[in-house]
Amino acid sequence: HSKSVSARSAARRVIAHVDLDCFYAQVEMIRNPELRDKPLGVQQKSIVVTCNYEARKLGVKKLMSVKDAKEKCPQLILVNGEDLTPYREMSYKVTELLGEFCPLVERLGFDENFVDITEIVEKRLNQLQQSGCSRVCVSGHVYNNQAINSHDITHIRLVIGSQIAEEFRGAIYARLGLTGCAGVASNKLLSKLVSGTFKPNQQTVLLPESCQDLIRSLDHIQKVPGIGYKTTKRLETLGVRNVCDLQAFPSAVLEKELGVSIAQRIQKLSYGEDDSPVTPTGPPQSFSDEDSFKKCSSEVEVKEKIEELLPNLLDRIHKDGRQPHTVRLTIRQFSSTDKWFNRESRQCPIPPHLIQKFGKESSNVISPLVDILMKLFRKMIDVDLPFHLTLLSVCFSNLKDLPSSKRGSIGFYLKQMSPPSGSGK
DNA sequence: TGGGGTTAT
DNA sequence: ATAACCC
Repeated sequence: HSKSVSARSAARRVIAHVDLDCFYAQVEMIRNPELRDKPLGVQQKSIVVTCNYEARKLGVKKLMSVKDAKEKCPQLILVNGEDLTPYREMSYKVTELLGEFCPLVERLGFDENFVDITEIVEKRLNQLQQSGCSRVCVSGHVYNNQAINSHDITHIRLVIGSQIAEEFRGAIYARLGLTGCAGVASNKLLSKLVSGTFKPNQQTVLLPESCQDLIRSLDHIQKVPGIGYKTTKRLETLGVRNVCDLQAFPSAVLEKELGVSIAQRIQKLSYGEDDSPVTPTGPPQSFSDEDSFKKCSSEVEVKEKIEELLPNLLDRIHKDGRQPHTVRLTIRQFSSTDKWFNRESRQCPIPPHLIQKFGKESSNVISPLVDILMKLFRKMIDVDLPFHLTLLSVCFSNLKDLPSSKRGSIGFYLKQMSPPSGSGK
């Protein structure tokens, strides 16, 4: 069945990218509808991480400092968004909803999902052909306002994709009350780029003839998803500033500078080519909780911070139903220059006798875990010397399903219903 | 400059 | 364990 798709149509895919509008702010407006028509920002520490469109009209931007935001917009209402629980829960509801349409759903952060809708499109195309219907209407915008050629099967498939994307957005709004954008194109890269072209609560389909216009419209290479900060810096050294520069740059030189793998991948990206599959995300690979602060400089404080982080984490793990087999402690040490990026971590296996206790309620797994984490801490920091931390993070990973023989009741039916994390089906 | 996540080396 | 990427 799926064989006929790839054989007949040269494996051309239809990919939808769904991107919720200012996600944290939307969740907060649902939690407290009084905030709905007021300028609202979500604050973490001294940063407004995102804000609603009322606030944006008044000049507030994402990742603005609270100080600047209040100056720009004194009426700005701020809610604290340091506990991600409500966002994480809503985020998984969106992914699960998309999963009802199609099994190939890949999460990107909390507010974006890729969906490979090739098969759904193919099914509808067959239905259309059998019913002898030759008219199909696009939903939403067409990038560049390009005309649709109704004799071009590639156009028709993307147009059907736009209708499916409309249904996605409709379902997300009807069932969860969230608005968002969508982009439809022939691969993940292009679907993501095109989803942002009309911005709140709209959608756009990209036809192949406009691909070069889209990718070349990016004024800087760091706007290409997959080309990050480091690669951009190295490319700038080579005189590569925009997408056209990268397209034209000699492959051999690029490969020597960045390695064959990265060079070939990013040069393909510069042409809008991306053959990476939509990989179903499934349940999370790790659970972590972190806190940043101005200063933490004694062992006692470290222990207190860790004890604050653990209960929330253990609760999430318990609800997930799987057992972690690895624990990791991450720290960030103060450094005046380069505040970003100097993180170190140590990890270790969780002793089997502790793993057993994870599923059970009211068993004291906390104190032995604190002991393990403090040992990891001492592997990084000589506690006899002065130290100055600005972040602590605890991460549980290497999650394994418990054997079905002794699966507790909780994990069982959370998985049937709506796990915040379980792929379930 | 948050509080998360993922994959590659 | 770290480095890179994503939000």
